[in-house]
Amino acid sequence: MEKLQVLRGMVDLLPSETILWQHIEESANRHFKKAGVSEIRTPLLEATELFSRGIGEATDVVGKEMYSFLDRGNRNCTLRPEGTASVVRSVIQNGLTSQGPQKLWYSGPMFRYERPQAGRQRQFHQIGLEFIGFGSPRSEVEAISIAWDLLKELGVTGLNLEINSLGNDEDRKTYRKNLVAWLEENFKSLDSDSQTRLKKNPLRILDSKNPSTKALLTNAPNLKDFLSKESKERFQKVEDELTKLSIPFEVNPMLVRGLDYYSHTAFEITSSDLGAQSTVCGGGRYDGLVEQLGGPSTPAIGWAIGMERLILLLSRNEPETYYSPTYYLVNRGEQAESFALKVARDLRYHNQNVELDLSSAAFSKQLKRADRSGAKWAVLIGDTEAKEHEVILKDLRSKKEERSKEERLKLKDLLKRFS
RNA sequence: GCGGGCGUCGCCAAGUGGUUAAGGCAGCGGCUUGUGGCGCCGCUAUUCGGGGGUUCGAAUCCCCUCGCUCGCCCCA
Repeated sequence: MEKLQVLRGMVDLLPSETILWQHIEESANRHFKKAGVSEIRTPLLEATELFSRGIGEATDVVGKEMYSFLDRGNRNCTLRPEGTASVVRSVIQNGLTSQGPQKLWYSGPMFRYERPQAGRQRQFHQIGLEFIGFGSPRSEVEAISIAWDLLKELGVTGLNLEINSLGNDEDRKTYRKNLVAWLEENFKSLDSDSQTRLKKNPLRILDSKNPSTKALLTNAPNLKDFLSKESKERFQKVEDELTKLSIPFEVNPMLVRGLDYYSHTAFEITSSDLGAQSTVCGGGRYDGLVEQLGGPSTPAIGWAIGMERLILLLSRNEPETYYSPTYYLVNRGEQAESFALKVARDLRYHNQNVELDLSSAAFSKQLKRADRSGAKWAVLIGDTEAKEHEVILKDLRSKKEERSKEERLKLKDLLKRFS
């Protein structure tokens, strides 16, 4: 039989890795609580239409990256490729919009059928924030600062924040017309990828990594010059407030995000330590989405952090930490093994971390394992001790030169230490 | 979807056409029927991702395929 293995682009998280994952999840949880942001959990599976309508039919995500299938009732289903559409759907469906503005966060797996590479998997995880019902530039700054501080708190260094204004729909429409006209004049000088994009999604050409196209674009019409007065003022406000908070940023006029629903402020937090997929956090304003998905006209802003990319950054700085029990129960002999089950449980009732050796191996073997487990104490139990309801407590941290401290005591006396 | 690199034990690896595929780590057993950190001894790949071919002979050469990886694309 062929070896069974995970599907392409999917990964197992092993015990040595889940420690870091839990650490990040706990920090995020605490961080959101401090900022008055509540968690929302939505299903991984949604109607395909939610994403085709929400994200945009023309985007690559919808066009060629979704995991879609017909279920047994012939419904067209899709494993969510991102979180925002689901959250908005849920907010509308459950009438949260009529309960005032919502500050929400979520975390969990997303699915995109892409070729895997560094920082890109088919199942990946995002932690995301959505402010729904908030239209002020201050809400953008608040959203950005929550992301920035979370990453800082986690100890990520070498981050760059880039922001840009995409303006309102009108601004963008006018700009698009002008840009396309200019690009068509310069069609021959574009690389072939950009030539195809010209029809599909011309704004994305601004993001091109092709050096000659990049050079060419320095002369292209600038989105900034097409922003309305209101759009400009709003963006200026964002810049001012970020500056007051001492959050360093850079305005990148070429920053255009790939999902159709973005408007006004868009931003990305990147790290040069990540390779080609350098965005750790990306987001922006999406004022039209709630209405587009059937809700009342509602402004909103959100972002998402890529967990795997964050992990890549963290495992560079942080020493690996493994779970270690406080007590390791060494036990051998019929009565001892039975008694040890009880000792383990009693210690855990007193909130102690206990690993019970289940091997029946020689004492020396078990002690060797106790030592490697990183436990502070070995608790030795043989039949002699079991008969007397006693244990031997041995300090595993004493240095090898000195004789190890060892103490024989009744189980109840050991337990008294914790009450 | 398109390019480049790679694929020998759970992990790290030597081997690049010729009798039994090094070694290290981890694991297991023992030296030590009840006392760790060190040491020593032993065991652990009929097989080199899978399939086909060339050859007297292949882990080593060729073809196909699968997977990993890096980049393009795309995005978190």
